[in-house]
Amino acid sequence: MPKPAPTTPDSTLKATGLRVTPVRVGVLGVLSKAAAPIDVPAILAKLPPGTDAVTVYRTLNTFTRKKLVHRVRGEDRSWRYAAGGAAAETERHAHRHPHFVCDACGTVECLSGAEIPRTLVRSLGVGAGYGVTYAEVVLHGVCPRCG
Amino acid sequence: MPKPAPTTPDSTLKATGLRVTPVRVGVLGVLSKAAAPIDVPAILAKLPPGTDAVTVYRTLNTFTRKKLVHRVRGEDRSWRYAAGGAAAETERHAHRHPHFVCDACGTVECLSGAEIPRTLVRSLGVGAGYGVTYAEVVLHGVCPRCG
DNA sequence: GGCCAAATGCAAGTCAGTGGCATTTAGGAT
DNA sequence: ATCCTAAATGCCACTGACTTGCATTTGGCC
Repeated sequence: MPKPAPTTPDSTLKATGLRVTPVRVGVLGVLSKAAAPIDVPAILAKLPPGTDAVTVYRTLNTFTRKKLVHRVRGEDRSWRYAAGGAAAETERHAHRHPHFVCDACGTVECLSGAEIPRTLVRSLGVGAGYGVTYAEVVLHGVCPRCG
Repeated sequence: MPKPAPTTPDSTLKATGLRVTPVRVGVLGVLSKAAAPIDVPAILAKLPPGTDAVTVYRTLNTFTRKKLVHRVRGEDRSWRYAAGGAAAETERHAHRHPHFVCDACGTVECLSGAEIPRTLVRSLGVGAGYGVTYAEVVLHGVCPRCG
């Protein structure tokens, strides 16, 4: 039988036409294992000590441009990154999904299961001349841990 | 006949129990005249020269806490403020409304006319234990000027 | 192995926003 | 009208996220 489509950081990078370097492999690995979107300090903490923050910032910018990852903001002023942009493993996962922000502890979660209703943009009645690319939906509230 | 309910910065501040100071009156005035959410540098530019930025930051934090204004983020890393939080002139306007961000020029607009469907949060099927306070909806795209 | 654009690492800079503290002031009490 | 005090201001320095410049290293192709 054919290979079961491993989808390693390595293969993802090659498929996107990016060079395979330690930092890139590391960042992709961290993000694919993370349960929720995390910020740069958190990513850095899971990478080998001594990893340069600037390189990680540049790596994440590259990934975002290439749509290997997507980013969200919580209430604070930093970006949180999560694996799975448009070029994610399964094309089915390639849509924008809603997020949940806990305003108590600041954590952000992807509501990957949910889909933003296609009717939403329509129902808001945006004026003519506006070209809507996508809708961003962030639910604010309190998570079970802070409940 | 009775006074036609002027709703000046002065009256708004008094009604909220805040002291009436030049900076506060100025900030409220600027925001109430602004057509779209603007950031601190833009607010500062419309205030008398020499106005202290720190004071404006603190003023905006106070206003946000008291819900005299609301704030949104565009693609950049700064907050944009707009008049009209929960304690706005008309109570009818007191809901959270969707926003539009032009990813080309960075401007943000309030879609004040539109209402976020009450069914939205429900339809996303948030897990038990999550207490949703409100939903944030931001449409991304290109505005008529950049179209 | 050798080449070279791409990626990295380090220093330094930018920019939004905050904290500390002495001074001023709004506005109720007198 | 004057006094008093907590609240607000102004100024300084600071934090933290992110960027820019540049010299050095390296992935990947020949």
